[in-house]
Amino acid sequence: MAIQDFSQSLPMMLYRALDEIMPKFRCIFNEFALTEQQWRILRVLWEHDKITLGRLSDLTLIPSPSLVGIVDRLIKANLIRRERSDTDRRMIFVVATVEGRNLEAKVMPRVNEIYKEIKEPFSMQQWGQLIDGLDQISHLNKKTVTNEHEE
Amino acid sequence: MAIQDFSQSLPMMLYRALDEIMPKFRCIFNEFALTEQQWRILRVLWEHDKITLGRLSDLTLIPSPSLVGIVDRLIKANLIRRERSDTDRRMIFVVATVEGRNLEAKVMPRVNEIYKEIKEPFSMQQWGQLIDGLDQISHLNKKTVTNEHEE
DNA sequence: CTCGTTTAGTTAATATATTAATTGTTTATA
DNA sequence: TATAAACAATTAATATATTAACTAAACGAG
Repeated sequence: MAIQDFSQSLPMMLYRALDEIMPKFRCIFNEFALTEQQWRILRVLWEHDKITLGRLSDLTLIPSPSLVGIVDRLIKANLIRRERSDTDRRMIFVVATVEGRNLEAKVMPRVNEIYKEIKEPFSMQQWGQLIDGLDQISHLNKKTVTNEHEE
Repeated sequence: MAIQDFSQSLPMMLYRALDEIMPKFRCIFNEFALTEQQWRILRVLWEHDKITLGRLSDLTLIPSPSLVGIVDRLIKANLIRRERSDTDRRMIFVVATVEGRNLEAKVMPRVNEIYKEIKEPFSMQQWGQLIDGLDQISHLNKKTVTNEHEE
């Protein structure tokens, strides 16, 4: 009726969805003495052997200034290490240590369990529509893709 | 195929959607010397004359410990004021000042403009599915509502 | 009435976000 | 090849998030 009520606005719906699901995951992260952001970095390093800080920032959605401190703390925890590039001395690679890589087998099953729990009440079609909608939001400035969802 | 790639996980999709749309809004807030959280509080106060800190925390999704400082800064900016309850001296009401109320007419049109721009590329059905999906996520622990979307 | 318990708000300590400015490197170009 | 522009990472300053602990007021059972 009216333009709309604040609680039903897209930003608040997005924040509320995150407020609902993230505590479940953080609970697990805390068991392994990880913060959410630390986990995001490890999660990306499990998929990429070696990655620059810039690209790590893109993939984790952690802004570069924040990344500096978070990486520092992960290094102090002996889970990752820095490695300056030889070809372009501006760039710094980040690599997981053995301890960092070993965490994957311990944490991922727990995380996947929660994830499955969240996804379960949705039909495959509902879930696909949700993901597609979110994907379209996050590509607003780029192009108007109407790509299909893939399981 | 595999369980799934991190970038396509629900949490990252939600974060990415917010990263896409919120800078557009923050740009406007900054013109009025408001932070996003300060705006959220004002936004709620424009819909509620008088509200307790607890309820304000629920409606803005700002955790109470953060609320203390944000409210302090809004008071210093002369946009709101605190008012202790007479019936229950534990509770504190927050009220918008005249200056705080006057902001609505200036900020809301600008915000609505951006909002419309975001919503525009979506069909009414797509948008409804997105909002319903998010609503279902944020009610996972409560009940499995499959309520209809309303424009 | 009083003691244990809940409740609303706050404080404290640490981690992260936001925005702007800065440093050191590389690149393009005159 | 000197030099301005572009780039990757960092620093700085302020605001907010997270978690736990704490204070004061209200409540309820004995």
